[in-house]
Amino acid sequence: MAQKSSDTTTMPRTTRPTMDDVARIAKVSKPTVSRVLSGSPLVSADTRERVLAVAREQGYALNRHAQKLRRERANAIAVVLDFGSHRQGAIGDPFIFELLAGISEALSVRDLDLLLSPSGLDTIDGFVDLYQSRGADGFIVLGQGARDALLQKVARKDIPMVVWGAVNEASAYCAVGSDNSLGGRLAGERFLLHDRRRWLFVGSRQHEEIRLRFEGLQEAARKNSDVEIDVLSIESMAFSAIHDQANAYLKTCTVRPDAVFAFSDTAAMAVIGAFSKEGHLTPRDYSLVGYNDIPPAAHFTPSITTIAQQTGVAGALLVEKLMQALDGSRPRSAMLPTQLVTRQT
Amino acid sequence: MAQKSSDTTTMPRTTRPTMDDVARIAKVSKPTVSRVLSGSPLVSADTRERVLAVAREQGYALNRHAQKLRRERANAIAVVLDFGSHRQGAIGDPFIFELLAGISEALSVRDLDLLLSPSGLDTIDGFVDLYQSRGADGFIVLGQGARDALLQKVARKDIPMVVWGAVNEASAYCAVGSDNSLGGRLAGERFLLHDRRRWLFVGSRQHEEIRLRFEGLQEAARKNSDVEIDVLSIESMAFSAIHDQANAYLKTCTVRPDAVFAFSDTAAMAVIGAFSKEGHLTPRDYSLVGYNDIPPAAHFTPSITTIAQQTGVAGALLVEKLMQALDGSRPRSAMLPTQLVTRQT
DNA sequence: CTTTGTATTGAAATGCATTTCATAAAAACC
DNA sequence: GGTTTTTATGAAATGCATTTCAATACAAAG
Repeated sequence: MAQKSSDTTTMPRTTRPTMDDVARIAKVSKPTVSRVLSGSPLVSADTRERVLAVAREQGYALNRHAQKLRRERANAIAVVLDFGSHRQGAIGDPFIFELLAGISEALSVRDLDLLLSPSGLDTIDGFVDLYQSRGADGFIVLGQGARDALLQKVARKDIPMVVWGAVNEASAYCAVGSDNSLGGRLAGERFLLHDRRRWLFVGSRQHEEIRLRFEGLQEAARKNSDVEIDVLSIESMAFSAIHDQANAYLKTCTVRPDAVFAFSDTAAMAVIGAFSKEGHLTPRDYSLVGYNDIPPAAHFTPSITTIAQQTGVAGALLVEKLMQALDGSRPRSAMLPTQLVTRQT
Repeated sequence: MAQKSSDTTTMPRTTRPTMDDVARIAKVSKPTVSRVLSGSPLVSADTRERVLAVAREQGYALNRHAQKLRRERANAIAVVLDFGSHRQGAIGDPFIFELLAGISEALSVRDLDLLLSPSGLDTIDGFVDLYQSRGADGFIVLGQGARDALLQKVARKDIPMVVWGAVNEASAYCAVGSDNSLGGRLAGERFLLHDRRRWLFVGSRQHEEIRLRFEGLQEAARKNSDVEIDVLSIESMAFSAIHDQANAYLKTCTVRPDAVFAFSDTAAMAVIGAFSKEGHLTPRDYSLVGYNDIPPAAHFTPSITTIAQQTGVAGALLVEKLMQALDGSRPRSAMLPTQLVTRQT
């Protein structure tokens, strides 16, 4: 008698209950349990109740891996982030953080998991493997940085992906980003308004997004033939490195700039600090425009004039585009407007 | 003839190859392929080569869900983060970001996936379900904030978890955090050194970590009976909200504070801005100590005196403790030292 | 030449949920 | 009452890799 299969609830179970157990105890079949749990309308109301009750009292939790295996999708999106360039007292720009928060929320709503910066995504094989092995259904890449070539390859493999960064129609992938060139133009126009002629651009043009800002700045410059633009090319994103570079620049330049356009507010702060040490002050001696409009920018002394991006919608938009890609369509790239926020500098 | 099962490589496959396919083509059994792929030493060198070659040429990628199902572990850690309080132009403190970067790296090294803030973790059931359904092998919670009660419950369910935040020996879970009370004391000692008597503490004592800092401050205050401490209790983490609250405080207080201890550097910046509008300046009129030593703090004008935490090791330590928990042991909580970084304020 | 050990390899069982297809029962229609 | 639909449910096939256990082959030892 005691030999029969463990078909009663009398014994405290040693192993987690499976869907079979729930089915047996609720006196229904496995498919029915499955249907109840995934909210299918194909079950009668009281069967549903019964199953749910049993599931609860048995402390049943379905095995996500079995589910994912069978459904053939991960229900997860990998978000790729270059921590490297955002760490080490670096441009841990609140900006990226907000983007991430927006994405996290948008994915949550759709009940998708967010896999943060899985390893191995520095090669095309890494992407392909993670995708094929069903580790992630799609990718959101934050900032194409210097790895545009890699991303182009990924896109050509038909791996669902959207990228936050420079929007380039020639690109194989869908990008969402701010109108960087407009941002540059807005900065330039402000400089013109203040009659500034010796402009300094601070940032690395290796980054597509930043290059576009520079181009926007140049465009504005063309409106007045007297304007000259110099470039301080940033190598490290570390705050203190930027500070030091800016300081060195000021010491060695022949003519001091009367306008500075920095690729981020954080960088702008570094520049202000570095320049003020040499007695070169904003807004007295030069105009300054930053980028991102991070909260402290408004309260810095002096408060920083900056270019604001629409972080709020960015995350949601990225996710929305990715959903389209998952549905097999080819989402169009999108460009979000930028705005000049005028402050003391 | 064409009826035979698809056992040749002649036809381009329409479906992804499975381990069976690789085994068949390499003329070995499935277990052998499995062993090769997981680096088992139980295979001869040339079998290994052959299998790897076939796997590569077939573009084989093993199905992670099948693997996880069989192995009965997710190989993933959920990192819980309250974006809510770090968003909306809020205290997107670079600090949390650095912590996250450290964790990400430490997990990477151990080949564990990082699940960022999965939804549903605002209830005990959410935790239990994610854990039981094998969505995550363990949890790292960043900042216990106001949800300590929830975390205590989670810990009692024997769910592997470590928390960044206040270290409390009475707690059921393992916590890693800075010595907040020391941080408070250091700030207080600085105030004493500068002969400040009317101190203002800015922060919400709802948060355990912040409450400890306040207690440290009080402790220092006891060394001089003249000292009085007032508290500006922050409700919203939003930068501008803090700014406004600080401004309102200064306008209505009977005696202006000559020392301010803020719960974060970002908050400190908000205070500086708010106070300076009323002509109350640091370091002239009051001493100020912030918290976290975020990069801009050093370059703010004036540069901010602050309490530095050891962000660098924090992430790695959290992960290490969690690994211990996964191995079934009960890791001890750990407290990291804090340091006063003296600057202009 | 037999025994014992070692190195490789495979058959079969296992982990667990979803989906297709078929069937039974109940309801609706003529 | 008989037939067609609709509704509810189950049997069996499927997704795929890992692990245990047994078996074979071959070398070393006695």
